[in-house]
Amino acid sequence: MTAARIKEVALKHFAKNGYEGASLADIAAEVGIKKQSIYTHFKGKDELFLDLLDDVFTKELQFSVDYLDRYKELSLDQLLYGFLTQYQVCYEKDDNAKLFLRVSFFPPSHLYDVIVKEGYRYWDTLEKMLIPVFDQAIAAGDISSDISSNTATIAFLAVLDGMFVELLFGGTERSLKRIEASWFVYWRGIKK
Amino acid sequence: MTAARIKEVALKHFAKNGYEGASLADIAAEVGIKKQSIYTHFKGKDELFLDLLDDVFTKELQFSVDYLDRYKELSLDQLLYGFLTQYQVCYEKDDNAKLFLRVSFFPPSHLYDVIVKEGYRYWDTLEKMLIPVFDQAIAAGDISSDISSNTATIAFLAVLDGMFVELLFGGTERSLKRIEASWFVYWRGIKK
DNA sequence: ATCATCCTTCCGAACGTTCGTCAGGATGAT
DNA sequence: ATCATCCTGACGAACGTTCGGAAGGATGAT
Repeated sequence: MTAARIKEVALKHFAKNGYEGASLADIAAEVGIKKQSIYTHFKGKDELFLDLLDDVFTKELQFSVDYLDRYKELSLDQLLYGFLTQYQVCYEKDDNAKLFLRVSFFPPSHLYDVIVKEGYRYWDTLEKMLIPVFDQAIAAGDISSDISSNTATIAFLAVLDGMFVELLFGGTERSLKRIEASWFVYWRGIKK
Repeated sequence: MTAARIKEVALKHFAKNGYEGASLADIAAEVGIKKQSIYTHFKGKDELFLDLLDDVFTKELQFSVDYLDRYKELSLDQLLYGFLTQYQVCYEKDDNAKLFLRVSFFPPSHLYDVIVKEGYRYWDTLEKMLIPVFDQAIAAGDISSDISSNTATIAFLAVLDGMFVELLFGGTERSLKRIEASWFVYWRGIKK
């Protein structure tokens, strides 16, 4: 299917150069067709981009849902630390995550509303999934009574973002150091 | 001075739309001149952009240097927490910080090398300034012996990045909540 | 088996617009 | 007279987009 191939290449280009920086001609060239042929499969640049974006957000959310579901019987520290490292391994230099972040932070102006809405959906879902995890840990007496599930969740998402940033900016080795340090301090900060 | 006015407007446009998304015509229009007149003051788009970028990085670094110097006699927790909140207040919706982050994470391809080098300069300087602060606190017995100054610094910069991200993405009220939660956990994580 | 028909896919050519850029001239202050 | 500044005008290149048609496969009737 050519449409799938176009999206595959477009993901790469949008991730690397952003919406404005990516050109249909370049994308088509890498696919091996002319740019006009893209219009056989998509109404235009916007539709290609938004279609792609839907996949990106879905995949990104699916990763978290799957992980938290698969390892829900682990202890809290193993679950959370594993979450960080899994994300780091999976999305190292991954175009999906790169476009996800790029678009979340710096959406193209004329698509701002659509994108921000999808972004909030992602973070809110993630937050709603994490809070019960912490509630359970609090009930089990694993984390300090000074810490609410809300505080623990928000701070954890901040750790996650910090990892993302270093993953994008500094690369693998720097982000590994950051995960190590952040997690060490974070866990020491919430544990009993 | 028109050159200054051009840079002022250009900062806004580059921050909002990125390098590729910002057009000289739009910038000139807002300044109140024709786009060709920009060439009286700058050799081209790249020179304007890089000239601007130098200011941005310098200003960004200067803020940190100034703050840490001015409040160096504060206790560690007051110093660090103040650093976070000061940054948040100063750079809320600030185009300087927005462009700083945008360009650091997603530099235009053809200027990648120049920008990444400046980025590392910033983070390394900040790191080098923070480590002695933590060393001093360790010597004074303010933070746990389980925590090295290196770990504390890296984790703190992660907290800072997490704040940046939420500031850009979620706005003021969300970033305030995040600062509160992150700081609470962070400080509990490193203190004696 | 042949033929007409339809649909999908792709491309050549061109559209109008915007991009960054360059040359040359008008204006006004020093 | 010189200089800086901003202008008009125009440039080639790239952008996203549209249209008409060529190729090929599948379908169904004859």
